[in-house]
Amino acid sequence: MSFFLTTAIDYVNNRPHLGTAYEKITADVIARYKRLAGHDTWFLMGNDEHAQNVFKRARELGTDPLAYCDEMEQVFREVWAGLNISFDDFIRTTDRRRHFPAVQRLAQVCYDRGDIYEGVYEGWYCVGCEAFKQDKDLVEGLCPIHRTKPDWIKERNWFFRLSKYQEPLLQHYAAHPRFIEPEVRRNEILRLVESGLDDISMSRAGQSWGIPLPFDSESVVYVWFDALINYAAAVGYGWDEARFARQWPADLHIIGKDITRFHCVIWPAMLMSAGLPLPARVFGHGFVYFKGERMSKSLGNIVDPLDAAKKFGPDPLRLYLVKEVPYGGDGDFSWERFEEKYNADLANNLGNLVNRVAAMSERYRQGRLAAGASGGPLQATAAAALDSYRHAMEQLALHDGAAAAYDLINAANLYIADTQPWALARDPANADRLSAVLYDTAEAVRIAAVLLLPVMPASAGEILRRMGDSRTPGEVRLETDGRWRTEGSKQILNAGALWPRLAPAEPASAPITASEAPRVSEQSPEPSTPPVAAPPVPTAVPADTRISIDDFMKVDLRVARVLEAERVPKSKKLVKLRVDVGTEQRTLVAGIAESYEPEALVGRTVVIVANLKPATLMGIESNGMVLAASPEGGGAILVNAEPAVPGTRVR
RNA sequence: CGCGGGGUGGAGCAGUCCGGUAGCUCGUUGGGCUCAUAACCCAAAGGUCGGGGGUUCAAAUCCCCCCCCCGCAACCA
Repeated sequence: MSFFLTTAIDYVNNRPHLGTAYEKITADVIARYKRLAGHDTWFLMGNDEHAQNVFKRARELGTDPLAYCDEMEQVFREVWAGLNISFDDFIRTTDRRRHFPAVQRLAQVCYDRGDIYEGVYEGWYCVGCEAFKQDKDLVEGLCPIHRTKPDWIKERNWFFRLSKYQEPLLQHYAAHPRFIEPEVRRNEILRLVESGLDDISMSRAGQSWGIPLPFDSESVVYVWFDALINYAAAVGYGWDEARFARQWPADLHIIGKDITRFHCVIWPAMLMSAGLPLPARVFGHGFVYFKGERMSKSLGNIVDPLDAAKKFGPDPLRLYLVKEVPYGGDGDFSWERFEEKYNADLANNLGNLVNRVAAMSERYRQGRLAAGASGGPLQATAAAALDSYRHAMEQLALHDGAAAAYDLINAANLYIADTQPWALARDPANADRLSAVLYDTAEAVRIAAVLLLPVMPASAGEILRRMGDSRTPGEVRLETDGRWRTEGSKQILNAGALWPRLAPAEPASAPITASEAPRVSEQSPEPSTPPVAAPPVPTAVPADTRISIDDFMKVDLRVARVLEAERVPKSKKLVKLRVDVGTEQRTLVAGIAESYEPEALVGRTVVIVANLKPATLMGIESNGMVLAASPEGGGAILVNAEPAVPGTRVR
């Protein structure tokens, strides 16, 4: 039985962060589980490269877009290798051998079916913004940002007849209840589709970065349409029909919850249009937050997954993400929490268990253990753990799967406490009993390791080795190796701590940082990570945009005193201010509500731009702008003009 | 009423769909054990399950109202 799963392909604007890694890790766990369960598994990942951003970034760097993508591919592969992601194939949307023909083929087929038609997109286009503007975006008919009149332009565009597939999609959802998971996502999509679907533009005119439409060489395929097709492209669509017939449809698309719409509505509609079978299942996982906050560049809280992998090897991170986050929901990461779980789950629990079993086996039996007829209570526990593990993993409840393995681990620790092998060892009359206890415990540990292979491939493999199984993890099969062995013998290896316990956190002021010296546990394969050629993000070097003193003098900066301040209802950042500018009072709106309480603003002396054209924000007319330092992602800091008198010119 | 997620012992969470002793991990306290990485095992303390109302023999769970937090969208003139 074969199993074909995919992850979303990634934008190559930045190197992957923890959230991206989360998706690949969980997908990898599923892939490894499927292999363990004996499925012929094909695990696909890749990069999404035809975004305009990529083109722009490459130009900023003064490099060729394709060369830039090549570099980024290496960056991504580096990270995936460091996390031990076992993908079988990696596709790029700039792949001319596989992806181009697939996209062109699919576009052509949809076109031939009459599902792609030419339309004209008309609208206000601001050259400065390089974007279309809605009427509601305009202030007095001008672009609010550039204060220029946008052009009314018509762009020829190709549309995909998505609306036609509303009914077929709903029927498909009804016929395949598990098509969208988890249930929250399914409900969202159902509501969305029930409320009606609009046709969508699937081409861009006048661009070179992209795949040309087969029926209009002037246009390229819009990046989202292009990207989705990677799944089919990778397995032969458009370039190896025999292979495609063999491998398609995909059994599972693993994606982030933000792109369920594309995968559950648009992609299936495209496939229906092309007369192709639909994937069996789409799973929208949640996000991993950092201490409750969204990871973002501007907040500066991006966690590089390799930082964790460099310190401890990839497995502790993998276990954390799988076991601590119910799959499908959102999760949270912090270094404190991560180290806490490392100590609890790995050092104290599993690692220590392996150690005590190995130490006793060595001391009392020279490491040689033979199977007894009955496995005692642990045998039943192991069987139960295997059952619930299987059930959980088939449901993609990865966290429950990990928990099942830990049930067995806990039971083994408890069993040792109950049977007290060290006491049995004191009396030769108990020799048989001692042998049985040791064997049973080792056998429980072995089975737990089998269950953990998908989550912690390297570590679980090492535990198997210590428990006397010298095969490579790839040879292990759940069906046979997950079962209790009632015959044979094993040679246990006592080889020291797998995961040395971490010292309690240093007194407050020393947070663990990425730059701290690596503390790699000895068995972890050190993912040697040379400084990859991660293209640095250059803060655009300003060309010579200097202005003359006359230009500057056009700006009328004045000292003003805040008389009243109140929050603009329903807004997050806006404060409505009444200010005294010497000669008059006026109302203006400032985007500083996140940094200043309105009450704290009253009485302050600030600097404003006094001769700015009025603008309407959330229904309030603003006559001027308050000057404030605006750090990236941080709170605004008002420019203080104390003790100047309101009305004073600033220059 | 913009969309969505959430509020459960000190911390982090499960349980909510399919009402019926409130569970897990960490932490705290006391005890046990000594094979083991100051690990392991046992016990205890600690909760008006955000608030109010309703349905019910019975509500964390179902219904209604309200409050608070977090994402997204809009607003940084």
